[in-house]
Amino acid sequence: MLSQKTRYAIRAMQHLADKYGQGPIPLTDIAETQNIPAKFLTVILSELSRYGIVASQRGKDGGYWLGVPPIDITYGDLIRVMRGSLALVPCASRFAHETCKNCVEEKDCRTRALMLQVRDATANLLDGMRLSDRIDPVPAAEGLEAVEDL
Amino acid sequence: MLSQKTRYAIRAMQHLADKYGQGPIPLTDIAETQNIPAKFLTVILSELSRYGIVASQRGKDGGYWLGVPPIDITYGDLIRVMRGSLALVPCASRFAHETCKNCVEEKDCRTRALMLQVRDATANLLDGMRLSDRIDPVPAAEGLEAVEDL
DNA sequence: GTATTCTCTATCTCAAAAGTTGACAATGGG
DNA sequence: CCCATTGTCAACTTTTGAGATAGAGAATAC
Repeated sequence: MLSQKTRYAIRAMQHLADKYGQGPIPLTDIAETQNIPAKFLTVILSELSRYGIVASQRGKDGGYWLGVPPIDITYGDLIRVMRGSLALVPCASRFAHETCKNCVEEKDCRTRALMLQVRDATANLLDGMRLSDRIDPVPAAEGLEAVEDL
Repeated sequence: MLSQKTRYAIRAMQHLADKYGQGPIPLTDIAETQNIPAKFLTVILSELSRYGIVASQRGKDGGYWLGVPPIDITYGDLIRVMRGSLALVPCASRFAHETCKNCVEEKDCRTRALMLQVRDATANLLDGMRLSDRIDPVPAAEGLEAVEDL
């Protein structure tokens, strides 16, 4: 699962992408329309601006905007920045590899072999989706099937 | 990321799959070879046996074995049982759908639309991989590239 | 009956996630 | 120059859930 912070970051960035080229967007504007605790959002936006994908200006009429055109920011980038990795296990991360604790030898680990495949499939998708993409929300009904017994 | 518990469950099930048809496997056998804290493993195996995918017998020569042939257990099943969902956000789960906290209306949420696609891709992969599959571990070197700057 | 092995509920510990506080710095307008 | 506005940053608190353990109990084999 993505952390709440990562989800906030994604929505904030989508908001900034929607308003790209419209000058600085104040934090409270993002916080209110995106339903994100304002103070917490400052932490998130500061983090993103340290990576250069968000720019900011202080003072009157200040605010935030994308430091990079929306077409150059993929959802894969965003998740990696916030979470460090797209992988489901630390040892299957391409850019933030770590050995898993209490595991078997990595060279013998079948779980890892599987999770590398999952990571690649996920990365293929997310690295092809950009903040500039027009995305049609899916009606809420979809995804509401009954719980399967297994 | 998968929880440690889910990873333990996967390795334990692989272990049982390897020894399928060889009678009850004692917990300590699994715990030792798979490097899983024994007491914690009891919790995991009890949970799995409540779902029927693991069977057990108490007393001398007791132990655990797969309640279902390894070809009938997919990795997707396993992860759903342990974690409830393959999705990256609660609202994108097919079998354990929940609305996300502090989010926008689900029908307007673009993040959800994306994550539904990711869930489907992940499910396609994991539901096609079975405990009976022969899986070749990937040498540890792969996945050790330098960290990208973004 | 005794050693073995699983069962179950309760509990503990601890790190990370989520969120807040408050002092500070830049900017623009009067 | 002063003041309102808006971002910056480090420290801190709170909450949550994961991970792990404890311990009494029940089945089974010998």
